[in-house]
Amino acid sequence: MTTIHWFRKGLRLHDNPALLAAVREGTELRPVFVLDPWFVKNAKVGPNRWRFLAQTLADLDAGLRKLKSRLFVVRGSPEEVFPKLFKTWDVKRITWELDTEPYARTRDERVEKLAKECGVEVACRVGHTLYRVEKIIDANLGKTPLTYQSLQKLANKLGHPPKPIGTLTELPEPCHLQEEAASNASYDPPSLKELGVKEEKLEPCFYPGGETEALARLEKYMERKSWVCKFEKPKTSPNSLQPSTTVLSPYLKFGCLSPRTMYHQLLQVYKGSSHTQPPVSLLGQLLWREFFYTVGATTPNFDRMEGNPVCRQIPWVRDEKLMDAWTHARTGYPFIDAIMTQLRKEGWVHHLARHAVACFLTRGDLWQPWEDGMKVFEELLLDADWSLNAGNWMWLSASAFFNSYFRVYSPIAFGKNTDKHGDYIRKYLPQLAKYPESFIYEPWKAPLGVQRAAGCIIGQDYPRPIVDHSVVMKRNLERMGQAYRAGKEKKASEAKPPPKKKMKK
DNA sequence: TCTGGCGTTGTTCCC
DNA sequence: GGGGAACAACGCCAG
Repeated sequence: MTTIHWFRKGLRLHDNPALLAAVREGTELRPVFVLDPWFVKNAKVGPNRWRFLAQTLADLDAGLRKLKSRLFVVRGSPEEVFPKLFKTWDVKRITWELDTEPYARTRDERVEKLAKECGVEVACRVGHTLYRVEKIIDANLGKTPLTYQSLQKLANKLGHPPKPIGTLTELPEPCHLQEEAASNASYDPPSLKELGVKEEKLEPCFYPGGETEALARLEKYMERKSWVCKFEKPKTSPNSLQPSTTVLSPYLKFGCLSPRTMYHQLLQVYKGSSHTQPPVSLLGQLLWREFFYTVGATTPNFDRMEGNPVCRQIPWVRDEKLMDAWTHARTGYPFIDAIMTQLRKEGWVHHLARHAVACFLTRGDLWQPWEDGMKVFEELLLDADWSLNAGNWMWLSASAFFNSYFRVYSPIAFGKNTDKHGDYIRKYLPQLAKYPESFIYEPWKAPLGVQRAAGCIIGQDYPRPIVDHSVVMKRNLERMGQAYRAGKEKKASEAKPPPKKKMKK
């Protein structure tokens, strides 16, 4: 008799309630990850994230082997794979961690149905969010909280999230695998080649995937107690040469790190010391994640403008050339292009850098739909997380959550706050490295002599700006104003439906 | 029903 | 360089 634990996110051995639920005396355990070749071929996932996944699966397999088990990476779609596994392995039970994304929910419903047809019991546990989403909604009387403050209040009402359960350090004897299953190479974690990644084209790896790395990274930051206690997100730099924040986001996205583990470690560090508070504190960052997960889980069409009840309808105008220039770091604004270059190379950029490029693409300058920008992030970010990505793009495009659309990030001035000399630009756009400080953010203003001396002619070696920020920003502010007014009118007309005849009291 | 305060992270100009 | 006001003025929410 066998139990399968199906890994999807939650790729870890620590604080993994669903995995623990699969471990039982007298039952064999088969830890499974399903790799769908169709998805590998067709999904828009950049090489950096494939590499991260490959490293994560290898680490998970190694961790399980220390427990005399292994990871079974099974090739196929879940619907194809499981009915076969249920039969050949004599499976009586399957466990997985609850996933709140619509795509995953549909998938899980289908697999649950198949399991029932095969007489296999299904057990789900919450491990990816601090709270079970339904608990938050219930505490809010059935409504989705739409502001951070309301989420925070609800979290306070619920109390601290459950403490993490420990790390799985040993498995009962019957869970140990037989030699034959352990050595079957057809279930080995995928190579980069299998994932369609051309190794020779990969950039250096700064953020290796896996639980081991995640816990080491967490520990490294938690040791810096004073830094943790003083952490204020808005005061960290978007353009430092080394990340000014923890870069734990990719590990949280894949579940290499449990948010509850991080939460309770933060409480330990805070204990007895004065410390910053949400929303700006490190713990506050986990609540932001929780906020977007909650809204994303309960809002229809959350990753689209149309049919999305929380998203303002704005008449963006698609322009392939503008979109392409932004995507491939050719806008002619060095701060923007440097960020897009770092994103493509390293798979991570600072949150405020994301703000700058997202604002630039949408309401600030290029007037492109936020959905298109979201898709580029989805491809390139190691931490691309469905709810957070969509939520933040709506935020930055002033489509939802954030409404002060007149606060526009300047592609010239914003970066100077934390990097006057432009070292960040020089690092990621080396063609501009020799520009004097006075022109590094606006190289097109440099006299030709200066351009020649710097060895980079604008319009030839680096593009001219594709738009004039001060001009398009003013036009876009007007467009935003119009869209807001139109939205308000529509709301008002919906609030006052065609007068039903009512008797006055 | 109305109002004032507030919202994780704006810019520019002036003193 | 630090601080404050103007810019033009949003939606949410508590009272």
